[in-house]
Amino acid sequence: MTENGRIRTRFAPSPTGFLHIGGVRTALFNWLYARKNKGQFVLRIEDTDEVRSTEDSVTAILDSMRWLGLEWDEGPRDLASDFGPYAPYYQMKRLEHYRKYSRQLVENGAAYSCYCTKEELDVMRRQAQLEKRPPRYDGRCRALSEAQRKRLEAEGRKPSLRFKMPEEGNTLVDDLIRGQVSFENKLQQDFVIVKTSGVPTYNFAVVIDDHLMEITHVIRGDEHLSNTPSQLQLYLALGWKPPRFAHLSMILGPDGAKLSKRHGATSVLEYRDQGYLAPALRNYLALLGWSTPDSQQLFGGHELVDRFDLSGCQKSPATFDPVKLNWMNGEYIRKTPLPELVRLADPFLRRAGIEPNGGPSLDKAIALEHEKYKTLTEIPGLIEFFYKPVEFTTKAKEKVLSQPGVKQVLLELAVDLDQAEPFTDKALEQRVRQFCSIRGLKTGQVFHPLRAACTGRTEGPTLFLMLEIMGREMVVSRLKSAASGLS
RNA sequence: GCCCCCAUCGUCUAGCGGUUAGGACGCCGCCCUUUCAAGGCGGAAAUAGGAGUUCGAUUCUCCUUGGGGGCACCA
Repeated sequence: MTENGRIRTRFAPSPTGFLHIGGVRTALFNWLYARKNKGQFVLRIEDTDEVRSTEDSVTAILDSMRWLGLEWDEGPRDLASDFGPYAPYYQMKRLEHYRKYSRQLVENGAAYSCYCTKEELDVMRRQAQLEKRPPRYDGRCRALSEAQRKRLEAEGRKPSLRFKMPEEGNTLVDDLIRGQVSFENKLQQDFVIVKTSGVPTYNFAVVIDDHLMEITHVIRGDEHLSNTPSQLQLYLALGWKPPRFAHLSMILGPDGAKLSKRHGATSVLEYRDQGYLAPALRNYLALLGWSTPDSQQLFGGHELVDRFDLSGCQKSPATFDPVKLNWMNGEYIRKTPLPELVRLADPFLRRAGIEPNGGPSLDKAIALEHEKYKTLTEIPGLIEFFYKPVEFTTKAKEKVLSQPGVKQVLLELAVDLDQAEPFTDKALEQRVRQFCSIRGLKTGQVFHPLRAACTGRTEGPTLFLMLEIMGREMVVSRLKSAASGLS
């Protein structure tokens, strides 16, 4: 906790690609924990990877976070500006801070210059692996004399800075999810804290920033657990109190490996574009590695925030299940009020080339099958027959329309329904049922051809309401046109 | 190779020494119904293996096996 007792969490992505499902799940848990505890949620961009960081990635991260509704209390506003008392929130704009503390560590003797080049280190590492030794840096530059340093620099070598790990003892990570995890110091290596370029490495920058930004709880992926002892030693050397740590289990793909690009859609924005609702994705992701004692599945409104607790976090990794996500998204769509659903569907309808000109209003059409959509992308396909010329499916043609007597039924129906007054759900049903009984036909013998003729399909919305929405003119003309195609 | 983590239905999970091992997705059956959904009801489906500790282990300990993560001048 900070001095005023506030809980502060952060999400600190590196902009080296789009924000993926695993990353955003971490963001979500930090956001939930902060909101639950009336704390603050900070967004910080860790762009110290000079070769892989891109502005497009930053934009994608900000867009993803905003779309998902994970609003941050401090952090970047856009590519050029930040807001919040600890600005800037882009690490590359914070180099002076890192410089200050790296200098301090060198002066204390806790860090030292290393003149080994990347190539030399690669050779050492390969050699070590060949000899089946652990691939650690051997600390050869630790005890360089002033003269040796001078000579290496005269060769044109630029030093990196390494942190001196203690050679004995253990570092204990006290994790909110995993409990106490112990690491042997002698197995750790003198890791680089500042690169030759003067840019800090992740392990260094993250410690400086989490401290300066008064982060109280570091909630992050499991893959960082083994970095934690290094970071803890840094806190110790700097004389700082470390934050609490909570390492979340990872998200796996269907094949059991860490979720990655090769598992299909992994970018948050892809889910948006595939018609998933932000609250549904949030709900699903929350359940990946977290649960309540009663295994509640659906969390409406603020329930997710209210019920969230780190103690409900799972230690074992979870497999991402797109099928369950689809179910949940359907649940959320069903609960979405119609006007909002129509608004959400808009870009998907445009993309599918559906315009409500001539046909019924979109909200009536969309409402008709409201309980059927699992994703927004399914909407156009389920209502397009209102707005586009009828295309008969094979099943409609073979199983329904080609049955004997259907042509006659359709023709008579066209005449009969043209007289229907009023042209509404109930009246139409009554009329068609009467039509059947007069002719001694079973309802199915009429209902099915009627649907097939008007929509081209064998399945669809409830029949008579659909006819009402379609309107007399379109219904009659489609009946005639379907009949004319039959012999 | 070394270090660390993990282990309940196919999947997400509840359980925190004594339960008919519960829920959810998916699957199967029935009902509703003009169809497809939605909804209702019901069903099949799990404690990785082996030693302990205990009157009693899904639960505690150890080992085995399996899975995952890490061992960069990437984060």
